[in-house]
Parts: sequence; C-alpha cells; structure tokens
Amino acid sequence: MNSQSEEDYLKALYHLEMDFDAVSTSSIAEYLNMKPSSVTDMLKKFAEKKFINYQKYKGTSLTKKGKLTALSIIRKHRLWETFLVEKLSFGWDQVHIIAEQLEHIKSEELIEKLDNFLDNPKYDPHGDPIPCKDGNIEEMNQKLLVELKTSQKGIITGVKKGTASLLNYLDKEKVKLGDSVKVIEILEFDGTYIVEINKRKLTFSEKICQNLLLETND
Amino acid sequence: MNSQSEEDYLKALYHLEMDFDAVSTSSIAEYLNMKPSSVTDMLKKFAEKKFINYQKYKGTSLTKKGKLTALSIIRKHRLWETFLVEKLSFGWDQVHIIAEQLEHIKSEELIEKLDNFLDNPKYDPHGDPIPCKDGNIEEMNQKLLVELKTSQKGIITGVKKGTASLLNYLDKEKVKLGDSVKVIEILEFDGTYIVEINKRKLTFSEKICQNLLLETND
DNA sequence: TCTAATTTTTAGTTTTGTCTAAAAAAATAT
DNA sequence: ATATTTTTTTAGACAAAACTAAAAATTAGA
Repeated sequence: MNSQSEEDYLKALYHLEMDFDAVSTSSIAEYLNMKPSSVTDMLKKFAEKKFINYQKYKGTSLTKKGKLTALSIIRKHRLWETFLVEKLSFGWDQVHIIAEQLEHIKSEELIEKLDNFLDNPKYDPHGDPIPCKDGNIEEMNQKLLVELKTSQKGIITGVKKGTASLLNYLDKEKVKLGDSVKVIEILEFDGTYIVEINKRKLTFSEKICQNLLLETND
Repeated sequence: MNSQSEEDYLKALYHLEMDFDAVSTSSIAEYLNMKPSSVTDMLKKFAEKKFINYQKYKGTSLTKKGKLTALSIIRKHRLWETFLVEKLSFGWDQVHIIAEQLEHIKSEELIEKLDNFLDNPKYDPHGDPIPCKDGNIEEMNQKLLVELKTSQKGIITGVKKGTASLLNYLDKEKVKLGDSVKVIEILEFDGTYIVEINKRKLTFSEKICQNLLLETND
C-alpha cells in the first residue's frame, strides 16, 4: 500500500513525463513545491520499489509498474472530479483540490461502483480522458470548437485550462458536458460560430470557440 | 486543521463517552488498538487544544469544542455511509471501513452538497442519527419492530449490530431504508408479525422483528 | 579543456505519531 | 494501614517525510 505522499510523487512523475520528457529532480521539486533533496530521497525509495528507472544524477522515468500505478490514481482523481461536477453540482473549477484528497481513498470496489454510478464516463469535466481499470488511456480525439468547419459535429468534453468563468457562462446557457454540437455557420467577419446544441441555435464568439473542447470522430 | 490521527482520537473519545462514562487512558488505547503511552501523548496535545478536560491520572472528558469537532467528523462518516449504500449500492455491512477514510476529507462545501444530494437524511444505514451541521444530534425515537403493537407505524432506519445477513434478505424483499411499516397483526403463537410495507403485506419472524430498527412518532 | 555555475546528492535535523521500558501514581487486598 | 497490583505517565527511540547546509557530480562558458 502506497502512502499519500508516494501517490502524489507518482502522479507528478506521470504528468511531467507527458509534458516534457526530461524529468529532472528539480522539475519534480518545483512541481510539488518541495526541495530537491526531498525528491532525491523519494526517488531512491521508488527505485527500490521498481516504480522508476533511476541512476544518480541522470534523471528518471517511470517503469511500466510505476506508470500503471500512476494511472490508477489519475483514474480515481478524474472519476471523483466527474462525480463532484455531475452529481454534487460543483463548478468545474472548484473540484481539483477536493479530488486531490479523494483520489487517495483506498478501495477498488468503491472506484468500480463510482464508475458505474457515473455511467462509465470517458472524460472528466476538464476534458481529460479517464484511464480505465487496466490502465488504458484512450487517446483523445479532442479538438477546440474553433478547429471545426461548417456542418462538423462534436461532443462537449470540457474547456481549456484557466477559463473557469466560461464554465459558468455555459451553465447559464444550459450547455452541459456531453452535449452534442453541430456547426451551422461561421461568420467570416469576426469568426463567430453559430451552432446547434439540443435543437437550439446558439452563437459563440471566437474567444469562446478557442476554449471549448470537443470530442470529434475523425 | 486537525490531523487524521487527531480526528480518530476525537471520535473514539466521543463514542466512549456515550457508551461508558469513565473514559480511561487504557480504554481509549484498547478502542484504537494503541498503547496507553501513545494515548497519553495525544491527551496532552488535546488539553493544549482545549478539546478535553484533562488532569493527570484522572481520566478525560470532551469539552464543548471537542464534542462539536467530534460530531462534525461523525456527521461526515454517516453521510458517506449513506452515500455508499444509497447511491453506490454497497451492502450495509461493507461501508464502515471506506467511510473511515472518507470522513477525513476536508471540505465544508463538499459535505453540505453531499447532504443535499442525499436529501438530508436523518439516519445512516445502521440506524444511527446523522448530526446536523451545528452539531445537534437528534435523539432517536428508535425502536425495534418487536416493540410495536398492532396498528402502530414506523419508518425503517436500519438493523441491529451484527445482523448483516438480514440486510440482504430485506434487499431481496425490496424493503429499503426509509420505507414505512405498519403492523397489521401479531400472531400470538410464535410472535410472527404481519406488516404492510409499500402496500404489500409481508410476514416477519420474531427474530427479524428483534433486529429491525424503526423511527416512530411517540 | 579547464574553470565556473548549476544541479543533484549526502548528511544531519525536525515534526508527527507511534513504540518500549521504566518510573510514578492510584487502586486493591489482606 | 500498608504492601501489592494495576494504571498512567515519563523518557527515550524510531520511521516517514519534510527541511537546511554542505559536498559531489554534471553542465556550460571562455
């Protein structure tokens, strides 16, 4: 059984490995707001546990075991975020901190039941894919609305980082995650999109379209 | 912000104070599976924090502050248990261990939203009352079915300790928490109860009636 | 290439919450 | 009422996970 702290390190390692590929001691420290010396200690421990490939002074990478363990934590995090938004009506921007705690709850059965309760969602409220039980993570066919052409369709999966206020706006317009969107017309003059959602025509500014994530089928 | 460990001690203190009234260092140690010396350490800390009235060698009692803090943890525990049973369809006997973890999640807003999501339940799946936000705990008007006379009514709130299998049986009979029960007839010969639940007549053996908890209105 | 700057690791300290063993206080029994 | 037993507290140790400061390795600059 891994400690909360270990789980946080594993997640950090996973995310850093995705975004950049050099995972240095100091980058981990920065990500987790800790001192590099603390990171070194944990890396040694992780090498023992075979979570990482580690050579002194040479940086790290997750082993298969490490990656799978990280994915199971990310799965929990994203399922809980989905729960908080879909069932408890939290705002999409409020759920991260709470999910950081919930992700550490230990119970396989709990997470499977939660998954079912939520109808086995594929994406969390931020549009990030939810890894499945075996660690498979569906590669996203995710696009911004602004990338779609007239008559193309997609399903709303989230919004881009740092655009929390957009969520409130969408809420007010009764637009929800999972809603289907079809592009009716794009105004050349200012890039405004006219789309159809739930049989209603809506108008989105270019700025909105640059921040709205959709799952498409190409 | 109190640590997980502190919260466990507070809960233990509260429960011990309810059941017995002499709360000795060793009884706490036994309850928490720890050594008395560890308990003494925590008691000193709690005295500092004004959670308890503590005099060396003289045992302890919770202060108002301690009691309120304990109740807020118990509130969380019981709301989560209710969630697990009602929404995730866990068995009534499986939820305690998971709720022991969930009760430590820190978020006022989360617990208020969970409470609403569950329709502000008054009792948890074991029939224990859920303290409300301000720490008020509704004194139970709880009775065993066997205590009711013909034509009396009650609402099912749970089953007695150690009768997990009864829950499965009730589940199979489509009897749920919150269902209304009316006693139609009591057979003198063997104490069998004939009751009405959801407009259906059901027959319960005396043994069942000795283990089924109801909220009544006397 | 060889020195200077940066990064990483090591060594030693701190805090929290546990433990064991010993000392002190209280309770019990004769 | 005092000696024995039990309970509680004290004192000191340990593990986990963080820290600081110093040493070692690597990288970069001239």
